[in-house]
Amino acid sequence: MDLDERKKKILRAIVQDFIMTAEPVGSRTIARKYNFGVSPATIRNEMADLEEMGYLEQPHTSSGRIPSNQGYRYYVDHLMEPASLDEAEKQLIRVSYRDKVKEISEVIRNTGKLLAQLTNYAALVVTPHIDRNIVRFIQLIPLHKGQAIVLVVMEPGAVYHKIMDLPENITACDLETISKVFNAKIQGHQMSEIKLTLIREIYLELLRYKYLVQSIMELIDESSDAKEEKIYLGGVFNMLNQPEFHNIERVKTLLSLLEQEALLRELLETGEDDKGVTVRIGKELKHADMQDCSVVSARYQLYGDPLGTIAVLGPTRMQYDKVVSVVEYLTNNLSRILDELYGPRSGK
Amino acid sequence: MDLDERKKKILRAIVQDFIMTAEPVGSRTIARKYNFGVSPATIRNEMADLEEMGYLEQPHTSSGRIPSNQGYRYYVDHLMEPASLDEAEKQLIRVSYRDKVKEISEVIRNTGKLLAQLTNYAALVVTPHIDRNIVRFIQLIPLHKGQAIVLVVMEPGAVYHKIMDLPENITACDLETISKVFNAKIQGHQMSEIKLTLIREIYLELLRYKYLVQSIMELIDESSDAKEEKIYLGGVFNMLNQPEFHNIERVKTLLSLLEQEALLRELLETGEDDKGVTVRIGKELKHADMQDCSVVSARYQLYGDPLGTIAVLGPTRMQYDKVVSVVEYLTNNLSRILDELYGPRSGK
DNA sequence: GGTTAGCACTCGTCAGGGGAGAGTGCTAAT
DNA sequence: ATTAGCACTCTCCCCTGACGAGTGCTAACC
Repeated sequence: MDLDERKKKILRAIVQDFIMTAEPVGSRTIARKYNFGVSPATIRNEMADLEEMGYLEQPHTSSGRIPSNQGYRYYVDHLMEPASLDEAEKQLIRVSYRDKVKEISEVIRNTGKLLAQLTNYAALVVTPHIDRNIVRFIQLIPLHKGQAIVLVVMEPGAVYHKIMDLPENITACDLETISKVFNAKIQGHQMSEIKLTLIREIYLELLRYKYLVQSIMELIDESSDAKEEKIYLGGVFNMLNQPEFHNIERVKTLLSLLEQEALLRELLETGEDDKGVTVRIGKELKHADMQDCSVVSARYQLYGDPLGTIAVLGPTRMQYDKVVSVVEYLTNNLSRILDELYGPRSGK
Repeated sequence: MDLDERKKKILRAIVQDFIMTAEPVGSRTIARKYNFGVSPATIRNEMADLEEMGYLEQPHTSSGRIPSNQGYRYYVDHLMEPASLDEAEKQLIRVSYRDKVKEISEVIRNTGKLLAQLTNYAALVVTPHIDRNIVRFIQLIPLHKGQAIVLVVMEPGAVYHKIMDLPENITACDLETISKVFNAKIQGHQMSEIKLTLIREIYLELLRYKYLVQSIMELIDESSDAKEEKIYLGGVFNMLNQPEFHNIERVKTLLSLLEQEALLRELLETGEDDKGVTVRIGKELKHADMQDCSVVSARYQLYGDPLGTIAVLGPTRMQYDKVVSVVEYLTNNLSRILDELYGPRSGK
């Protein structure tokens, strides 16, 4: 399992070269470009060894080698040095968070954009499952005769609103009452609890407004649905620049996969809830149509609790060093920003 | 300029066949498939005439003909019969609007989705320029110590919110006051006016809260920016199914074009503000990289006033009969729904 | 024993050539 | 005016052969 120093160097050179050029790498190239002090023949012998050990593959006899899944894995685990972000990139990140508003959806979207932009691959960001979320605040605002806005604020700073119709005989004062009852009952509780027990109590207190209560609960439900769907997915077009996606059929199957919410969630489940950055390569992703893709993901946190995941999806021939650095940096950055925004106030 | 009956029939057959198959159409095919009572040779003569008159083109000597821009134009103007929607499609439309909420952005997005889904091309929907919009309502809602939500409701039913920080010494009561002043001054005025004169008055009345006023104005500004950007663009992937977009380079140039807001707006400017459906074909779009595309667009209205535009973008080889019908149907449908939602209440 | 030069071999790519097929235009007959 | 026949054109596809990149093996070298 362990490789001697020269084999490591050669494997690293092959992986890096293949990542750059997307062409199978030959012994001559390696010997020349990375000037080892040895001849191509020697490299060839080493490459044959590496292939036998499972780190390299040959698309056909007599073409160069390309890294196998195992080769990439070894590279990621032992060989690569994270390529830390340069000052311009850090600057870009700072600037793009600076003027952002306080709402979590904005922050998420912004992070996704940055992720795609900095890596040139596809970016995914998810917020956590709503059931663990807490309702912070509910308010009914009279709008016009016959209409009102329901405003729901969730704990990590998400705001939802909806316009609803009112029965004829409701006054602004009634709305105020309803808001109060709702807040008293709901505030600070998790979504899952609300659905089970609280709703009955509220019904009792607000029998008069049966219809309204129903509507409000609907919005809350919708918020959770909406939120579940809120996977940011961006930078898919970046994939078109990768030579492995130069035929339309491949692109179409990938796109249709990415349209499936469920699959995206699956992609992001790191299994273990590791801290730190997780890299899954090719077959490790299980899904048959993704064998030529890799995912680099990490969880971001709010005051130490894992809140959601950010991830980059690209071809297995991915710039791991760069991507891992970016994901790591953005995760930390995101956690820090969320702490600043919501941490101190969000109780406990 | 006028064509005799047989030429019309032949032109129609060629256009329809080419739209179906994407292959140049030969005289034999026409004679056989569309059983005219005449031989291919006759058709050939007619086709030669049509080519001379500018309705057809030959990719190279001795291949079939394809319609020219002018050919499509004649087809759209004189030959095609609109393919009215079948019951299943109407049903789909009804269902997808039924449970939709009252907010305009939802309605827009829904319409865009439907448009893409029904036509299998790319769909665009724009809302009108914000400057003509009217602020209906503003409210500050205290959220926590130190934070508040600003809620802005625009006239055609769009709602925006933003969380903002408060100075230490502001009370819920202060917020109420500010809301009142804002509403008194702003309600019912157009955005453009607000920016010029009202802001000064408000400043005077609310000197104490200078910082807050600024933040609120910012949100309003942002709303307008956000709204300007709010061009719904969907179904772009449908394009990948069209043979004319089977090479990646073409797709990439198209995508990069569609990323440019300005260009999209230009695409949707119908020049004349016609009622009804406008079709622009190939070169009529002006833009060099869109010579092989067509746009079918129409304005939707709120109580008779044009409010925004919906459009379908596809290859020149587009199913015009179908698309025109869908655009027409959805425009009317959309106008009707908007009237129901906002019409009766929206002043006047 | 590790390293290297040399050499035969394999395989993919690319340009060139030829045949098949589709479609045309023209001419002459109907 | 219509049609059949025919020569012509052009694309597409397949086959071929040359080329180049890269390999594996063997024998020589340090």
